[in-house]
Amino acid sequence: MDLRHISFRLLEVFMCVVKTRSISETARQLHLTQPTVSQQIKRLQETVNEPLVMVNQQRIHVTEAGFALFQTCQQVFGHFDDYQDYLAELRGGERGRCKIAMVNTAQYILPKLLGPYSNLHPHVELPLEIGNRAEVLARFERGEDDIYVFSHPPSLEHAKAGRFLQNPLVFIAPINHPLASKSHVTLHDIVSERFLLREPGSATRMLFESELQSRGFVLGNTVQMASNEAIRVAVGSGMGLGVVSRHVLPPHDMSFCMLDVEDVNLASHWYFVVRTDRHLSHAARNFLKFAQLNLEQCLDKQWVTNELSQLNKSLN
Amino acid sequence: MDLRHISFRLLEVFMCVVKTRSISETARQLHLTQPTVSQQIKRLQETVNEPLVMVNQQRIHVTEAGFALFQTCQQVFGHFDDYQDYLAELRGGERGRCKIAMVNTAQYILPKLLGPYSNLHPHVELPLEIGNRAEVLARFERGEDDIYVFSHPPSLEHAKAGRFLQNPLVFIAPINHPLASKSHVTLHDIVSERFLLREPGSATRMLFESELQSRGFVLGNTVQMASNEAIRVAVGSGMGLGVVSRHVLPPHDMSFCMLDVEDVNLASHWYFVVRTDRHLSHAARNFLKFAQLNLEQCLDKQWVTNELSQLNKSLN
DNA sequence: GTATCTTATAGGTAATTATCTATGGGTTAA
DNA sequence: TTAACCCATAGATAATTACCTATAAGATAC
Repeated sequence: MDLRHISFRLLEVFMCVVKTRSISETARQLHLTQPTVSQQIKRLQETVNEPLVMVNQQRIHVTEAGFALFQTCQQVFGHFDDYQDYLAELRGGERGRCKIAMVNTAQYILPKLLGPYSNLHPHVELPLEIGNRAEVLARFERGEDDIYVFSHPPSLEHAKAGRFLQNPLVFIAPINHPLASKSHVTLHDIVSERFLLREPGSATRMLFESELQSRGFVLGNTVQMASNEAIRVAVGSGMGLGVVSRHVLPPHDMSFCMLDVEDVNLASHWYFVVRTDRHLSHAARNFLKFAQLNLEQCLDKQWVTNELSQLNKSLN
Repeated sequence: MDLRHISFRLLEVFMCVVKTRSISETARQLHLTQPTVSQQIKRLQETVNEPLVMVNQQRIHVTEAGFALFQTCQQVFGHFDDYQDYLAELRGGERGRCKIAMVNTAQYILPKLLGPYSNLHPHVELPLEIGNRAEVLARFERGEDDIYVFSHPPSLEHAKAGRFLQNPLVFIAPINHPLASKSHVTLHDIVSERFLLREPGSATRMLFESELQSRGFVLGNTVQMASNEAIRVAVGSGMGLGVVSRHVLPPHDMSFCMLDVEDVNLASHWYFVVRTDRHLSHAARNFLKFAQLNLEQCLDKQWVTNELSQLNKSLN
């Protein structure tokens, strides 16, 4: 019995013959002619090399091998039906996976969206990758994830991006720092301080350094820290000043204070980025739609910059 | 997703791609060219209307829909493998059905064959039909069973028959009957007696009546009985004489006695009869082979007439 | 016994499928 | 950088398939 010579159509015809116990009736139901059905059954029997039905008195009698094949068919079609159901859920975004890679800083804000989304769609897998900018960029180049979260989005040759949240950078200082009590602080006042910064290439640092460069300043004394928490704690204990995303600061932490540097506005945005040359999973599309509709509810309204409708439109 | 455009071959190719994670490797393993495989996968994806595999860095990545389809395929092919196993058992005679229709009298002898056969092949269904000659003949005409057991086989136009056992008919009389003690009894002596007989058309009666007719005798007084047991009991209680198959007489029943009618030898044979214009189930073929080999062990050797080898040969 | 139903067979055709070869572009590793 | 390998696409062909119509033979029912 070589399955290669059996088509699903053939099995469908066979099943109908077993159900109706009639070749003519099958022909009528499937909009075929009677000889076609006769011939199909004959061919199936030849392939299986076993009689499946027998004609007795103008009445079709199903043999044992025939009935067993019928049951086999029922199971087989059942599995394909199940698969169809699965596909439907997949397409509806109810199932599947949405792989997100984000830069470190984003881990302070994204969970506020991911939590509600995940509750709404419990069957969607949501593996998260968190790394520094270089790592996430490498993943992006290799197309390893569905959605990437960047502050400064990379070259958009094969990608589309959509802003969804402001990422205000703030200067933080120890609470007992001389500048902390001064009312008018400018960039000039702080460049000579020791700065605690993330590694070169991080969006925050890039933004700050490009601001400095365009204004003709150079930092004198910098210390590289491995994480935003490290910066926060180090600033709190008086090691120097820091520039961090406002989102990484716990609301009621009193171990440091923000400096209002009058002539500097380091504002960037968070972007969802997707590659256009790769297939985007239904779950990922669904997540982006969810984000578009629920940004304001999930995140602090004052920072929301909802430009996801354009992104979503361009993905259809 | 229209299953009509999916062939088992296509799924085979797809499964190999998922297993090997390589289109070229699949081509090598299945003795195809690489473009063939590429194209097949493309077509499958178009039919399913969902990406199933994605190429990333010369490496095949299976999507969720792809993996689910792979699992579906595994189950589907599993069911067909099961079916193959079933067919193998069916063909080996280990499974299936052997429907036997027999005339009443045969039920005294056939179980001696059926019992051992059934013990040897416990998965074979053995539905038995027992009826009078007319009923079994009707079943035979309609081809409702695999094997028919007759004493006088019917017209063999679409059938083959093989003898397997003598069916000696004996005269029985009440133990106190005058003839019981006589040493030389002839047909002439008994025709005037009252005879208890099965219905006209039964093989036993036909044989007896044809013997009478050819010798020019006519029975004077007959009573029709519905079963051999009824005849036996009735004879035992003195209602008259009987003609029955020797096989229906319990060995140690002393409520009647056999008459040795010197000038009459009513001997016929039991036949297995099968139709040649119908498919004979494997189980039935297997049973006939079993019978051929085990007649002597299962039945009283003195009556066995094993002509089943010819029958079995003609069925191959 | 005729009309009507059943299934089987023969013969034909158009569509589909399963392949191939040739070729091109991108990745990896020496 | 080149050689070797990956996959995709285009275009062609031979085989197979899925149907059909016409017809015949056997069963059934009035």
